[in-house]
Amino acid sequence: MDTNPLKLENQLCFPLYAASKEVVKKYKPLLDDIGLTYTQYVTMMVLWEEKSSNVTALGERLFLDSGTLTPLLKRLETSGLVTRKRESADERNVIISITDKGLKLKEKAACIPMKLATCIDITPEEAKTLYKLLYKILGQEKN
Amino acid sequence: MDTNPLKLENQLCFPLYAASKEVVKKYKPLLDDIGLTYTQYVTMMVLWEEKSSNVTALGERLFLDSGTLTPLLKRLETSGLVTRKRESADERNVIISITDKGLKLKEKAACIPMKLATCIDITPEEAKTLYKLLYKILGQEKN
DNA sequence: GCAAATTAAATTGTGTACAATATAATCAAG
DNA sequence: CTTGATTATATTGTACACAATTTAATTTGC
Repeated sequence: MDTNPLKLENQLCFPLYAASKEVVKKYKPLLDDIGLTYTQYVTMMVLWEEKSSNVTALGERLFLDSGTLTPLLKRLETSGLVTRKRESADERNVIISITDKGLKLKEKAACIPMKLATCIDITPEEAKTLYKLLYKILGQEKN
Repeated sequence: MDTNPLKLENQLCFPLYAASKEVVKKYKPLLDDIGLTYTQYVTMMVLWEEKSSNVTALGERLFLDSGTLTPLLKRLETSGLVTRKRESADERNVIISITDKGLKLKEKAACIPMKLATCIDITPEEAKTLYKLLYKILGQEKN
């Protein structure tokens, strides 16, 4: 095998970048049905779990900064899925809370993970190996 | 382990999406030195290898469409790294060719893969496993 | 108690990403 | 040879993504 380090096929980062985009693309038709983008979907996933959070905590969880989250959260607010309110105890914090409509959306989203799994052609063991390696890269070692 | 399929930590796609972004972020300071974005860098990588190509072929290689590539290639043209010219035999094709300046940039980029490898904390075997799994997801089985 | 440092969001600017559409060139069927 | 389909690129519109900066609120040192 060619070992030229500047060849696209010899890069590890490139298939990571490409696979990420390709998988997100597979979500698109499923997410269109519930009116979310992929980034909005993962944001809602945190809120389905946490019910409420401030912007920084959301960003740490999602690896996103306020420049991405602020407009995204405004769009989710416009859709009626979340509310945004300054915390009275510390006015620097904006508390994002899920609404009833947002909670209800979880039911419509329930089928998505399984539907998606069927379009990714890897075995459960491979998925687990991949999962661990990706979290290792993220520096968060999961099991 | 919690098996709720809508929990962020139980998703395979999320660490893929997050790790891709985090690794691209690690490239930033290295690529800033040579004045390229990550997407421009991988595009140049194809051109360092192929010398010239049309937009569609570049897009297939990079998993990008004309909506992304057209403005990106115009910026590379403005930087003097590539030229864009309609093919006379078939005016539908725009031939992207690397310039001398573009070729020269390869020398300055030569150190990047090694520098980057030192910031990703995985073993060579893990990297190989990851590489194969990612190309499996991309549907292109590599060795 | 108050100036300096820190923290949290928002804003600005640049650059992807991609769906959908438009435009133009070429090809194919008859 | 011409109409209809196909192909290649460009354009438009929406939504990230993030660095850098700004604004405002809070905390910390002295």
